[in-house]
Amino acid sequence: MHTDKVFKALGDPTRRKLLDLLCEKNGQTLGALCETLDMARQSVTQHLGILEDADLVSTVRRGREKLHFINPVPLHEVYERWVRKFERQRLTLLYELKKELEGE
Amino acid sequence: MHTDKVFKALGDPTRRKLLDLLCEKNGQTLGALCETLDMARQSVTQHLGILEDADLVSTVRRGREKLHFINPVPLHEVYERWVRKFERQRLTLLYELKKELEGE
DNA sequence: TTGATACGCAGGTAAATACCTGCATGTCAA
DNA sequence: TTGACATGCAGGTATTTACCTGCGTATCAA
Repeated sequence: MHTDKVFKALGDPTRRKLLDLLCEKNGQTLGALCETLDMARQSVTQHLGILEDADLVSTVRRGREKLHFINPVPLHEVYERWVRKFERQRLTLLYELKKELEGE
Repeated sequence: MHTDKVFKALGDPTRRKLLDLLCEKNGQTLGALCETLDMARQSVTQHLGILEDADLVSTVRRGREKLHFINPVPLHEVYERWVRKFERQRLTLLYELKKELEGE
């Protein structure tokens, strides 16, 4: 998988906001997404392109419009394959850290 | 919380690798982490600084050494406050996407 | 003290990133 | 067909980022 693309895509506040917007209302057009964002349309296009490239957003053309949909799968996969590894060790690591900070 | 710092920190493969290394063996020194990374020590220092700034890594000095420990809390918080929102809607979103791709 | 070790700090460069403006293309509705 | 609308494409700039080299400081062991 393209873990790197997904993480890089999530590393920008504008793009996380875009995902938030799509979470509230899935299938929005570029224009609709722009209205909230105080940024030139072309910039939003770029951000959406990066999200699409990371498979976090899928698009469908409908006439002259382009609808944007969240694809939650990569996010889930990132969580499953990457975050949970740390989760599993969470309490252990916290214990070690606490010990160390207390001078062992 | 500084969601942005956490995501930005995770947006670099070298830094994710550093977390991986610390996950395998917590409490490593800068020197030990460098050995695996084919990169100048100073570069690794910068990456570790970013991780530390995002609270993903905590450090403890021991003599002339500096030990690095994973702090899994921000990762967990990011998951709780951000990823789960999408998880909750995952099946719904997938259903909508499928419908749309099939021409509704 | 002295040499070796472990790290910190101050820059400097090349590439990536996040914006933008300007113009072109395609689609709808009258 | 024509004007308004929705988006695409080309490129340009300013900032951020990732990497480096060079040198300084602190610690340990002999």
